[in-house]
Amino acid sequence: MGLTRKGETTRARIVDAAAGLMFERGVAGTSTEEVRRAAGVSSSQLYHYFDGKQALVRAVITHQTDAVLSAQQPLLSRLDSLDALRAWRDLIVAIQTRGNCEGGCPIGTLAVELAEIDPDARADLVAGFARWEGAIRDGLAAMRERGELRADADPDRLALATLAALQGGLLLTQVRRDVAPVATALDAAIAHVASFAVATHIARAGTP
Amino acid sequence: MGLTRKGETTRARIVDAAAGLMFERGVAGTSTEEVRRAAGVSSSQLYHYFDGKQALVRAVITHQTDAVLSAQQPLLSRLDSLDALRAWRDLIVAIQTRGNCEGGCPIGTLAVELAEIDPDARADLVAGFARWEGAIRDGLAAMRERGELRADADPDRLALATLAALQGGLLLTQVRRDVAPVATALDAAIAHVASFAVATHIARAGTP
DNA sequence: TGAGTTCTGGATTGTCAACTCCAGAATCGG
DNA sequence: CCGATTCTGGAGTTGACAATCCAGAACTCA
Repeated sequence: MGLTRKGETTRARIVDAAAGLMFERGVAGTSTEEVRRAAGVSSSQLYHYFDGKQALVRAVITHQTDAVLSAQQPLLSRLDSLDALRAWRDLIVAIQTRGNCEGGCPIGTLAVELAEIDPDARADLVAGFARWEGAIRDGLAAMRERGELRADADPDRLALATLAALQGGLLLTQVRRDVAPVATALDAAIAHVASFAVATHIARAGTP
Repeated sequence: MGLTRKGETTRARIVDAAAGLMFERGVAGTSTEEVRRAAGVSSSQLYHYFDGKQALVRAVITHQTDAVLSAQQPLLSRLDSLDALRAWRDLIVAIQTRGNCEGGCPIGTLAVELAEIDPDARADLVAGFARWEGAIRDGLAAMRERGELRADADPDRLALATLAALQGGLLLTQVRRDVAPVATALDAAIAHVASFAVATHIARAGTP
């Protein structure tokens, strides 16, 4: 049951290769044979470490969730000001630009592809999105606590709307091969958050 | 080359069946054999009307684009007031509720599944989203023309952000099996539009 | 060092999906 | 009504993919 050090690295190599291929060509478009070759392992190894393709997919989900969240650190854990939100937006736009707007969100694409055909995977994805949403909400809650957002600002709703804007923006960016959608969607979401800011020099939401 | 009346209906029956199955189980998860059986046709007919699965998928894309847009008529062609936007939001939420939040957006799911593996399909999907976005933008432009939105409101950006909010909301709604994401995302998008409204009894965006 | 466990290679199997082919039935245009 | 075209049924071919099996190598730990 335990995994030796060598086993650990081989398993990680398989998940790594699978995650990359599935990001590029989708889950259904990636065969175990391709994963096998990309990871440089034999067929039996793949089935030694995973019960089957479905189990491998679930491992890819947790791998990608961790990868996405850690790629946004440390910004993500300190999203507690409008400037921090804007820096986070810039980071995401930069990542998309660097990747030629290909692939979309590693978690979002898995979600769409698996939601209706794999209940266990769907549960994992719900958990992954919850972690993401939670990080955003915590920052907004801190802003409200500190008096930077009005009392009627609801961190839960704002975080959910922001994550939705991000996902939808990434989807359109992927299809159109153009960063404008994510950039615009996140700008709108942040402006919406800013509309709840208390009136200081930071606020941008009032009438002219 | 021409299609007889009978041929037309048979072709439509195939596309209909394919669209339904692909919406439920995804493109990759739907075999031509299943489409064949669901449509009640033989294998040769499928290849008589379409060059192959890829051609069938493209027919499904245009079919679903038309279906989605016409399902939102006549609201969609008259999105030229905040009340109209709210009614449209309510319609979308109602549709999701009725469908148990399953399936997500028929266009969005196709987009994610095909964007990286079928350039022609991607082009069709870009066109489909453009039609949708255009309808939203036209309404917003009309509002600005009529003086209900300030001059600094950009209908293009607002429409893009609204469509992104919708797509992201639908994605999260599909994964979480909960209408809250679409509802909240669209509420936020509409509030953002409202923040550009001229100060009248309609406006909801000022400080308390 | 050596017994027990984990890891690895490669050949193999069964299933299923996409697609083809051909002969006959229905339909259309004149 | 008749020749040409379109439409239909079903058997058949090909290839790919997930999954299995077993023998042997490598590793762990006492």
